[in-house]
Order: sequence, then structure tokens, then C-alpha cells
Amino acid sequence: MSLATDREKLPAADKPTLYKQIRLDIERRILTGEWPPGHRIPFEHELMARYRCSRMTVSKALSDLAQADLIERRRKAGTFVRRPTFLSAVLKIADIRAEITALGRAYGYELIQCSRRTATAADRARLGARQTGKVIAIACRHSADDVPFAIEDRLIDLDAVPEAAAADFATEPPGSWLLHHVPWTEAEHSICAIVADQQAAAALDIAIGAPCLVIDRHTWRSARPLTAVRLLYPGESHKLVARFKGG
Amino acid sequence: MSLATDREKLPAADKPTLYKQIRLDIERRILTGEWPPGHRIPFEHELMARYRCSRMTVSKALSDLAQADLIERRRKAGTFVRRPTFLSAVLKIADIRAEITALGRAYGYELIQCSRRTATAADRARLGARQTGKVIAIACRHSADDVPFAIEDRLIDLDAVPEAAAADFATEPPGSWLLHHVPWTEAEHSICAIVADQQAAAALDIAIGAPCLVIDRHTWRSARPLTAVRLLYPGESHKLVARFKGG
DNA sequence: CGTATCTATATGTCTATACATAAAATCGTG
DNA sequence: CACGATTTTATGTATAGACATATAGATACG
Repeated sequence: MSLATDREKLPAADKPTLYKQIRLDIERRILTGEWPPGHRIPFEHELMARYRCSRMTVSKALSDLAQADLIERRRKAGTFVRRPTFLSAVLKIADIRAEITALGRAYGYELIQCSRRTATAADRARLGARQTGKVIAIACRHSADDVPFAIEDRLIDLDAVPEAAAADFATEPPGSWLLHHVPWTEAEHSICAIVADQQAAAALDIAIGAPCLVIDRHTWRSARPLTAVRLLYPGESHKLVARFKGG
Repeated sequence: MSLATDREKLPAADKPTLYKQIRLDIERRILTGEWPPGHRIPFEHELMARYRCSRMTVSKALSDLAQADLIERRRKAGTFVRRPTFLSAVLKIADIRAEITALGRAYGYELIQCSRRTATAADRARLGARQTGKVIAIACRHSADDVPFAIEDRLIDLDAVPEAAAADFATEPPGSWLLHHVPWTEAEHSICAIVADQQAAAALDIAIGAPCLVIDRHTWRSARPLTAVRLLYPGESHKLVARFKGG
């Protein structure tokens, strides 16, 4: 190693301050699975050496990640990648496959429809995209222990997420694929209740007129729309739980 | 002012480290309205003098509050109390009166029932409280422009929140009162969809069988249950929106 | 008067250091 | 070996100082 000119290459950030770069770098390793849940993150003094900075700086990056519940810090023991909790996962990460797996149930996935087209006016309105471009439209169904769990209707902006063209949504659910391949900066959920019409009732194997929970989620990266998804859950058998810290 | 022995009295915290005490102190002033939205918080060097600590320490407290969207920091201008945004408010703060007022609609409140009793087994189960004690049970209705907006069914643990005995829930909605008088550390929301039964339909002025959104919220202070509330919203006319930052 | 430039200043980041604290690991003893 | 006391160590908090950066407000200029 030579002098302080050869810091490791790091992914770019909004304002590439050092602690943000460190945070993003570690976050990337966690989200890609390079550092799986339970993995011990290098000690602060190791990170100091790796990034050639002071302990306060790596500590700030780690504290940020700890506050986001991505890692857990234990005195004397070290810092570890947390396994995502079901509670916070629902509204934050919202990967249905991980959610069902975490519940210890058998995950089932079924692609109903997947098509690629030039965005219609309705598609653009739904995404909130200004200019015309290509989109992927996906309909699929998630099940737990062979019982329908949710149906998903998604639109992905192919110009914002060109890698999605190569993804195989017949085998991997789009939510999981996106979570692991596409970083996002903002997400908005909008939740309401409806009663099942004939189509929803058939897909979810419930009665017509039964209550359903609808979640519309929009995701952006730096104000650019990435994807819009509508999830339909059977209403009473299902609860969304979110936990917040206020202290 | 004498020497460093006379720091201002601050409310207690879990681990009363200095920056947490500062954070809590400022948070209290904001939540009680002593520092209303738009108010400029003292400059860092003023806070340094007030709390007799270094700038890094007050900066950490302020950064925490900024991350929680309670304040906004602008270079050269200073630090200001943010006016709560509707978006994040819904699932985080959940003060229905503030929510409706922020929408520019006329808020209406109607106390349906309010009683004080020794906690039954059902009450204890609902609160998650271990020991028996006094509780307040409240039923009320919120409306916007004279249209029913939500009905509320709440239980408050009087042992954990003794001040509630003196509150007048005939004029002030319990959610607003609690928000301004009782600090909490954890909250959990659980959301599902149901269809309106006869009673709910009458209270919300909707059809029997119409979809309703149900939010069950539990709030704790340092793992001690404070209150449990069930909110019933008309399902389709209403959307809950929550926004998250992931970057 | 409007506009471009400069300056003062509050926040943002970073360093090097110090001591506190919790808990894992070790040691010593019965 | 079991168990309590001691040591070690990684994180947690705090400090004083430095420089960066954005920008509100003052100033100079056309």
C-alpha cells in the first residue's frame, strides 16, 4: 500500500462524502448477499485502514446503517448483518418471497402475464414518468403453503431500469429481483381497502364481496420513477405490521 | 453563569447520554408547541453554551432530529422546526385532527363514550399489560367537513399515563392529547381490511358490506404499554400514505 | 434600480484523541 | 469442572480544532 491516494473504489453517491460512500459500499455488500445475515462486518479499526479515515467517520457510517436496522452493533463482539425482521420488512422492504420464507412457509410463485411495450398514456400516468419509453408489465401470484397470498400487478420503467430486460420473471418474482438489483432512494405506499370483484376473488380464492387490502407502491431513484406495483391481499386473513421507533 | 456544574435540567432518558438528552429536550419543545413549525432553533454555538458541550454533540442531536424529519437544517440560515407533512404523518404520528386540518378541511370531533374502569382480562390482553390497573376506554368519531372520517376505539393505561385522568376528552380528541402530553418510544401498526357490519356502517355513514380499513396501533414507552387504539376508516374513499427514504 | 460579486456565517464533514461501558474471553480458585 | 473475579477489547460518547460548502445579506457596479 502506498500513501493516502489509493482509497478503494467506491460507488458514487449524491454528495460523495466519505462516510456516505462507506455506508453505501457496506449497504451494497449486504443487499447483494456478499455479506449475508449474521456475517460479522470488519471491526472499525479494520475499516479505518481500508478506507484510510478516522474511526469517527466509519462509526458514523455504521451508526447510520444500525439506525436503518440493516446491521446490529454489539460491544466487544463486533458489528453484524441483521437478518431482516418480518415486522419492519412488510412496509419497508416488501419482498413477498422473503416475507413468506421468513414465516417458515413454503413460497409459491406463478407468473400470470408478462409483456413489454411502449408506455401508453395510462402507463406513464401510473408511473408518474414524463417521457415516453419502454415498460414491462407483469401480473403474478404469490402463495404460501399453496394458499394464495397476494396478487401483484407491476409496471417497470425499462429506461430507468434497463437491466430488467434481461431478468427472467418466469422463475424469479419481480419484487425480489428488483430488491437485489436496483437501488432506490424513495418509496411511497398507499393503502386502502376494497371488496373483491369476480376476478380478484378467483385469483385469491376468496368470496366475491370479501374485503381486500390494496397496497400501491411507487419507487424512485433520485426522483426518477422506477416501478409501480399494486398488491392485493385477502383482507381479514392478512395483517400488515409496521413498527416504528420514536425515542 | 458559574462553572460546568449547572447544566440545564433535562428530562430523563433510557441511557441519559448528553446528546440524547439534548435531542429529547428539543423534541419536547417541538411536540408541546413551545417551538412551533417554522421556529428557528438556536444556533449550534448557542446550544453549545446552553448545554455546555462541544459542537459535535449538539450537532449529533440535531442530525438525529433532522433525520426524523422533525427539523430542517439550512446552511447559513439555521435550523428550523418543520411543519409536519401529511404523507409521513399518517403512519408515524397519526394525529387525525392535524391530518384533517392539514388537508384544509373542517375538523369535527364527537365523543361517543368515555368510561373509566379497572382493567378487565380483555383490556389487559389488548394492551399487553401484565398487571391489573385502571384504564380509560374511549369511543369517538372524527369527521372532515361534516363527513365521517374515522371512528376510534381506544384504551389508555391510567397507571402508565396518570395525567390522562385530568384530560377532557369531550373537547380534545385523545390522539391529539396523547401526542402532546405523552412521549412514546415504540409504536406498532397493524393494518387489515374488513367489510362494514351494521354498527360500523351506521357510524361511518356507509353501506353494510362496504370495505373498511382497520388500523390497530399500540404504543409503548420503554416497553411499557401506554395505549391501544383501533381506527376504522371507510375503505375506498380513504388512502393511507407512507413515504420512506432508502438512500 | 436591478444585478453581479463579495463576505460573513451556520451547517457539514473529518481528524486525533480520550475515556466510558458492556460483554466476551481468560484466569484463578474451590 | 464449575463458577466468580479479572482482563481485554470493540463499540459508545464526547472533545477541540480544522477546513469545506452553501447561501443570506451586504456591497459594488452598470
